[in-house]
Amino acid sequence: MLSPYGLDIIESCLTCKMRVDRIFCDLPTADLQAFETIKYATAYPKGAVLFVEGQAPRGLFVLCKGRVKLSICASDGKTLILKIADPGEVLGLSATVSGKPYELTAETIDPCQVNFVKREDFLRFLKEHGDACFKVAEQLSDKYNTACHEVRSLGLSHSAGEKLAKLLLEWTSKNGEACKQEPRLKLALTHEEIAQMIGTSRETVTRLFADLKKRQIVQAKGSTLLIRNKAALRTIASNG
Amino acid sequence: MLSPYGLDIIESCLTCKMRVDRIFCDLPTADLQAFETIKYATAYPKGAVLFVEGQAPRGLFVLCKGRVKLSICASDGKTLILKIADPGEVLGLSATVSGKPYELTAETIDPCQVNFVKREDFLRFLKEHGDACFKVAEQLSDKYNTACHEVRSLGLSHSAGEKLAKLLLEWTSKNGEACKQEPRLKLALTHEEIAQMIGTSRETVTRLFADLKKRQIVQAKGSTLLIRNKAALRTIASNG
DNA sequence: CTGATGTTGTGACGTTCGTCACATGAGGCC
DNA sequence: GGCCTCATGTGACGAACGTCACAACATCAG
Repeated sequence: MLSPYGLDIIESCLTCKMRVDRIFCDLPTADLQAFETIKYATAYPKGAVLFVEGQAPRGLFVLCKGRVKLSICASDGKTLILKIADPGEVLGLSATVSGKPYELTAETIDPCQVNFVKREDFLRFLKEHGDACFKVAEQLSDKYNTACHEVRSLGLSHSAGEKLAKLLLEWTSKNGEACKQEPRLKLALTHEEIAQMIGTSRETVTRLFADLKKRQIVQAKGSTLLIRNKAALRTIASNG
Repeated sequence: MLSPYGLDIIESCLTCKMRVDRIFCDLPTADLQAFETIKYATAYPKGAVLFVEGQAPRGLFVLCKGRVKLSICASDGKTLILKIADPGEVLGLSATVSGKPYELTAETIDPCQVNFVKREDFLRFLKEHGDACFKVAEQLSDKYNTACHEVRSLGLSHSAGEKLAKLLLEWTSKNGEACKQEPRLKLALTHEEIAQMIGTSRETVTRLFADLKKRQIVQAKGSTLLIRNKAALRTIASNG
């Protein structure tokens, strides 16, 4: 089997092992068979751009393997990273449904396997499969929910420290480390990228981390971060 | 006919004059007839709270008449107004679809007529009416799109002045005054509320308006605002 | 090893904006 | 009219943070 960019390609959504875990992939077999006929399995290297904000929507992308950076960007080049998408996520869905330009830019940060579906094909598919249409509504609700959280974090925080603490807590809960007393985090992003996630400058992030370390709230071990005082982090997150 | 809070109640969606203009109200007659059977026409006075962020979703609200303020609120009481919803808008849709708590708080700022639909009824309705389901997906895409714009404005602006300029330009384009050389705006909100829309303080808004007036970019006539130099406003909006 | 390149750490400085404190104004009610 | 309640205007001050400028590392190719 062809294996570009060092990926093991998942050939069919029907036999995909992750099917049960995923929101969109988990459709009734009949619907999924129809979906199979309109999807194109593709692979991208690290750094590839799936779509750019402002582009007319060509279709949607189901991320099967690898991670994708979703960002928006101002005219002066300043960038805000909204999210790092993990496998199972559907990208470009809302633009594909509404026909409006993509709201964000999607760029791979690992080698990725992606199922692409053309807009016309997808819209036809939706008309013919009511169940899938409801799944789409659920997906969109989810995305809307995430966007609201982003708005809350950006709009209601008093300081950069508060936003950083929120981000760290969010990461621990995603990694399933939330329950632990002293959760561990792999810091896969640079300070620059973290700064772009919370809308501040790189230097501020560096200084904030230095401060957290000095106060014994976190501790760095290479590229993993140990949260030593979750309570303190929560205090910072909730009142700046 | 009963007419609470000084409203002329629209009895049926089928005969509603605004039906053609509205996204959600404009369903095929058959679907709309089914919708009629599950909706409750209700009326609220100014200042009524339709739902509060964090509440489990009871159902959705179709706004027929009046305006509704949509906001999120931090634990310290700081409030961010996301949008003033106009008639035709569906409120609480994404929470109703996903079952997650309402993301926002909805409060009437005029006497309002609202069609309420219970969550269970609505979900059943969606299962049985594929067309409606697709409309819902479109609506949600739209809401997501708006949320992305909000994120952009909050996250990528350099200054409060930039955000205010963006807001004013957005208002002119909604009022259909965009084409005019010197568009007029009814300022229905206080400085305090405008501050809550752009995430800044009341005093800053006052000072920004004073500055815009001094620079002859806008001019106040009672509660209407005349934009005298749209180009200058756009410059402020795009690079702070 | 040696340069080239990218990430992190740190100091100095100025701007923006939030906050507190009042003053002024505009509208409603008696 | 007087009074009360909001909205608006304005000054002073300080904290937070962006920016610039480098230094200190790390990584990697040759």
